[in-house]
Amino acid sequence: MTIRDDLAALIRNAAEAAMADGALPQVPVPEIVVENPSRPEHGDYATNLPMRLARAARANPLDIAKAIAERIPAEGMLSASEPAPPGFVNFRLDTKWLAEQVAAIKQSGDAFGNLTIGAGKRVQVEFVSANPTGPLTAGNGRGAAIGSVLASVLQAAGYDVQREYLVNDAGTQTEVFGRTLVARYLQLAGKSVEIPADGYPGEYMIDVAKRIRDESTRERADAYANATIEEPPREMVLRGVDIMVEMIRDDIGKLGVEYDAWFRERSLYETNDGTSLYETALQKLRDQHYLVEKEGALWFASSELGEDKDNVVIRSTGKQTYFASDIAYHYEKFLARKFDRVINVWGADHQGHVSRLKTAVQALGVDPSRLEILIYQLVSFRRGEEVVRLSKRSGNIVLMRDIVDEVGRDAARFFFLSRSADSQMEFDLELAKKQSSENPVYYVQYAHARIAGIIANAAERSFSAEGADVSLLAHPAEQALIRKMLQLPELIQLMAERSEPHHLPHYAQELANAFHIFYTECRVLDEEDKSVSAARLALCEAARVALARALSLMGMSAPVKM
RNA sequence: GCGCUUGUAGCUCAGUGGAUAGAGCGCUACCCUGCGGAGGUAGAGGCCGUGGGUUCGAGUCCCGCCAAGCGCGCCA
Repeated sequence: MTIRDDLAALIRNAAEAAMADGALPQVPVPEIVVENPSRPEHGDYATNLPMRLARAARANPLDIAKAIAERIPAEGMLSASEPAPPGFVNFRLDTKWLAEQVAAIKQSGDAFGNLTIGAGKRVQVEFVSANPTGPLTAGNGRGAAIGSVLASVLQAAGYDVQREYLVNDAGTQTEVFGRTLVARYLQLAGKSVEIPADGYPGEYMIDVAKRIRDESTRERADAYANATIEEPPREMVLRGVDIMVEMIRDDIGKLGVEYDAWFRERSLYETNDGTSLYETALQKLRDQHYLVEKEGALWFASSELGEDKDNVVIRSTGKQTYFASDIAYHYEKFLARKFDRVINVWGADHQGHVSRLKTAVQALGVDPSRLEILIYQLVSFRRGEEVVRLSKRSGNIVLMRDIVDEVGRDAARFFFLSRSADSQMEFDLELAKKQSSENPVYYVQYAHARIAGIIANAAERSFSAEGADVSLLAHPAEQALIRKMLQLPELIQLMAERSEPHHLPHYAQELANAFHIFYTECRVLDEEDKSVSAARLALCEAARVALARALSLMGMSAPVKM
């Protein structure tokens, strides 16, 4: 339970008590909104419930506010609950109670901020899932940051989270990849062949071909040397995809991302007990009469379910489309693995696919609200004035690993994360490279290093937070820092509920700022006053816990020295 | 043309229908006899794209318009 939840319960009880007393007419109580007022004189929390009740209750909002405020005693965590015009009830947290939270935060340690709202429900976050046909591009970095941090946040909120990468190893792009691979292989063998016009011209394909050549037995190498571009050997393609997956794993590992599962699209077509997931899923649609044949192809009749058009599932060539794979894949997610909630993190270029997939999921008998597709707008990159075009075909491609090598993992993550998924972001590599003190990453990490420095210094000089009287922490800067720390659990709740991890970097900056102000205003280690020193040292330890947690949720390091 | 997203300070961006719209960077002026100055304080800088509407109350919700990005394939 967060402070906000506790308050909401108090407010609801008070409103109901007022109705029971006859102080207010009996009307339905809407959902309680507890907000953080922007002005400090309005307290720490406020509710607008009186204004929301005014119409139904046919009463003056301020009178309602009085009736509610009277029934919420200023005790425990609250030092005040007061009505305010035009119809708010403002709440103030108690100084002493706040001070006591320092001990609680310290004790929570790595678990600080953890919630139980997820109730152990199983949620899958699938992100990046770029085709295994080349290295990850800089743009994939945004999906990686959003997906991995969202997963961490959900975990903190009490969900049972699985991070997944879908390896598209069964579609048209894989075929193109296979043809390119054969071409490169044959070139290595001295044959004069061209890589296909629609193939992947990158040099990495030569390395993949070399590696396959070098690790092959003579027998197999001979067979490969006689392969044709039209019919790439299955083993060679599979091995090529494996090598690409390894490379992708390395790339994304540079950003500090690890997955729980790498799901192979191909596995949807493997038969188990005589039938594949793909066949089962399509049969289910067929049974519902959602599959229709026309123009020689098989279509999903999504227009019957409100879509503006139907979509092809099996081409007239007999080959399934990516959409068919995706239907089977989501059948697998919901009906085989039985995730309660599935979140797919996609780039804006996949937007057009959202609606029909949700429709398909619905047709499979799954409540589409269990599938959330988080679209992030594309990132544009520039080096100073020069705009960098991103395309797998152009030579001027920026790779994810280049970004990480240039600006560092922590900065890359922080940058990618700090804008809402809905807004386009501009990443100036020039600026990111030369960043020093203007980089907010350092501001936040510096705060952590500073705290660590004080704590180390304290140990050397025999200061201890042991048995500290935290009730001494009444200075406004101390109280502000504690307030800020206590916002982390509520922020985790917000981010988990709305799938908005971008609040974390902003919060981390605010927390760091609160610490820097405290540091400037309050001397921690003072030989003249050991008891205040002990209390402030305890506060530092709590601040370190909170800051380290925020950083670790973002997948960033919490340096002790800089 | 249709769909999705966006438009907030010079720049990059926050902003759960609430009370006087914020941060960082940049700019101006300050603060070091003390624990890490990669810090702190103060200031300038806003018709929240635009026109309507809903509401006690709109940057936030709805509609139109303008502008930008992405998509609209039997690619993924």
